Amino acid sequence: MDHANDVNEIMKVRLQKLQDLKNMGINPFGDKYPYSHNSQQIKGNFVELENQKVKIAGRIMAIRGHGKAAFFDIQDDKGKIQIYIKKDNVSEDTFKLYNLLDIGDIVSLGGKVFKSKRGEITISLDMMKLLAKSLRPMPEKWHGLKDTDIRYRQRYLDLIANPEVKQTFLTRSKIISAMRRYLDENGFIEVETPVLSPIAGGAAARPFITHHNALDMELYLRIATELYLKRLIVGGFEKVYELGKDFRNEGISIKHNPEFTMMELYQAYADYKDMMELTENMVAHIAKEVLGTTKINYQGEEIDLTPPWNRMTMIEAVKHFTGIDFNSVNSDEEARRIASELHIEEVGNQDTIGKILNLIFEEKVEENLVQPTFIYDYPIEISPLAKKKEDNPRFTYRFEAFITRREIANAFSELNDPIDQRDRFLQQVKEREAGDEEAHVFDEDYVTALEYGMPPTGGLGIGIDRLVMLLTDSYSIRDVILFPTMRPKA
RNA sequence: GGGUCAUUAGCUCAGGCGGCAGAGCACCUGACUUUUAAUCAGGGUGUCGGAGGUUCGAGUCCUCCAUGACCCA
Repeated sequence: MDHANDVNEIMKVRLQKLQDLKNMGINPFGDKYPYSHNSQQIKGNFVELENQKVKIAGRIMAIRGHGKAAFFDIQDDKGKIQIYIKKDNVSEDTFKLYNLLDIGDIVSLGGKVFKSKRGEITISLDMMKLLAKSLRPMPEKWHGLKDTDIRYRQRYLDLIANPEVKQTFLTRSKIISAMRRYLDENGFIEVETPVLSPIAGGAAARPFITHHNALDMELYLRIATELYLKRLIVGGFEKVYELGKDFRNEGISIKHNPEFTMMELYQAYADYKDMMELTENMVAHIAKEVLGTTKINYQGEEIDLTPPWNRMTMIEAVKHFTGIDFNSVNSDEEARRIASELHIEEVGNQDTIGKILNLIFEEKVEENLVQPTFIYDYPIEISPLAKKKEDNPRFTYRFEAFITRREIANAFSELNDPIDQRDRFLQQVKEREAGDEEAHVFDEDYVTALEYGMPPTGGLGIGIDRLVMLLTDSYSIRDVILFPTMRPKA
C-alpha cells in the first residue's frame, strides 16, 4: 500500500502541476461552487436544455485532447457527461487551467448544452473552476479495479472505477429504506437497544469483549438484539424493531463478516405462523419495490419470491431429502447410528436426537433449499428462547427461512414462561460448562422481566447482508458491505 | 484452524527449461479545434509482496513469513 511519502513519478508530476497552479494564483482546492444540474438531468432533459447554460460538478474521468480543443468526461453522483473545451470559447487562463488538469481532478464548470457530431450530449465549456487536485493516478479506465485487496481496503477507488459496485450499494440503501417503510407502515416502532452490554445474549455465538474504564468492567458487543427487544414487549410496546449491527467473534467467509446488519422485530399477540406471513410478504414487497419484480435471478438461478413460500417441518424436510423419518426415532443412540450411516461427522457422543436431527438437516437438506422455503418446528435443544410445541415438547414453534441454500430469517413464537426459560438457560449453562463456547449465557434480568409477564409474541430476525446479496445477485458478503473486516496490511 | 491458488510499473496483465524486466491503459515530450478505449511520432517510470536458502547466475527452484481469493472444517 502506498503511503503519502511514497512519491512515484506520476505523483511528482502532479505535485509540480499543483505548484504551477498556485503560481498562477489558482487555488487547487477551491471553495464549493454551486451546480445547476447533474449529468442525468442534463441527459434526460436535452430537448429543454439544448443551447441553455448549465453548471455541473464532478470528477474528470477521461481527457481526449486535440491541441487547441479537447473532450473530457465528468463523473458525478448520477453518471458521466462529456465536456467540450475549445480555445476560442474560453479565457486564456481557463485554457491554461485545462492544460494542468489530470484524470481524477474534481472541477465545477459551466457551459451550453449541445449534441456533438457523433450524437453525444455534451456541455460546451465556457467557465471552469478547480475544486480539488487529484495527486494520485486513478485505476485503469477500461478494466476498472480488480484487485480485491485494494477494492475492499480502498472502497472509494472501487466506487469510482466500478459503476456496478456503486449500484449494488445504492440498491442496498433502497432495500433497507423499503424495509423500514414497510415496517413503519405496519405499525412497528423502531427502537435502539445497547450495543455494549454486560451479557451477550440472544444467540449462539462468541462475542467480542471490550473494557469500560470508568466502571472497570468487561462489556460485550451484542451478538443479537433479541433479549432487549423482548423486554420492550414486556414494557408494553406491541410492535418493535431494530435495524443495526451485531458482532460475532467468528471466522470470515463468503457469507460471514464479524460485524453484520440484522433486523429483528417482535410483535405481541402474534406467533411464528404470523411471522412466516410477515416474512414472505415483506421480502416480496421489498423485491417488488426495489427491483420491480418478485422473480429474481441469483447466480444463474431463477428464484421466485412470490408468496406463499414452501413450508416444511424439519422432520418432513429430512424425510423428503434423506428418506429417514425422525418421527419414529426414539432414542439418542438410534439417532447417532443414523447420523453415522449418513457420514455426519460433527455428531458428538453427548448429542441428543434434536441436535442430531438438526445436523442431518444442515448437511443433507440445506443444500437443496434453493426456492424460498420455511423450515419449521425446530428441536428444543437448539432453540432455548422459543416456545415449546404444545403437542410435542421436543420441538418448538420456530422456523428458519432458506433461499438459495442460505438461511435468511430465523423466527419463533417467543418463550414467555419464565420458569421454562430459566430451565432452558440452565441447560445452556451446562452445555457451556461442557465446553460449548457458543451456548447461551444465563440472563437473570431477562428472566425477571418474563416473570412480570410477557404476552404471547412472535419474533423475527432477518440477515440484511444476505438479503442484499440475494437481491443484488452478489456472490460474496464482502460485495454488499462497504468496508468488510480485513487484516491490517503490514 | 487445514488445503489450493495468487502477489511483477499507478491500474489490468504476460513472462517455456534458472541466463539483460515486458505489453496495454495511465504518465511524460511533440503534432492535432467534434473526439469518445480519440489518433499519430517518441519516452519504461520497477525493492518482481518480505526475509532467508540453493546456484556461477533466481521474477522463475526450496523454506519461512505477510496479505488476499477460493475450497474444506
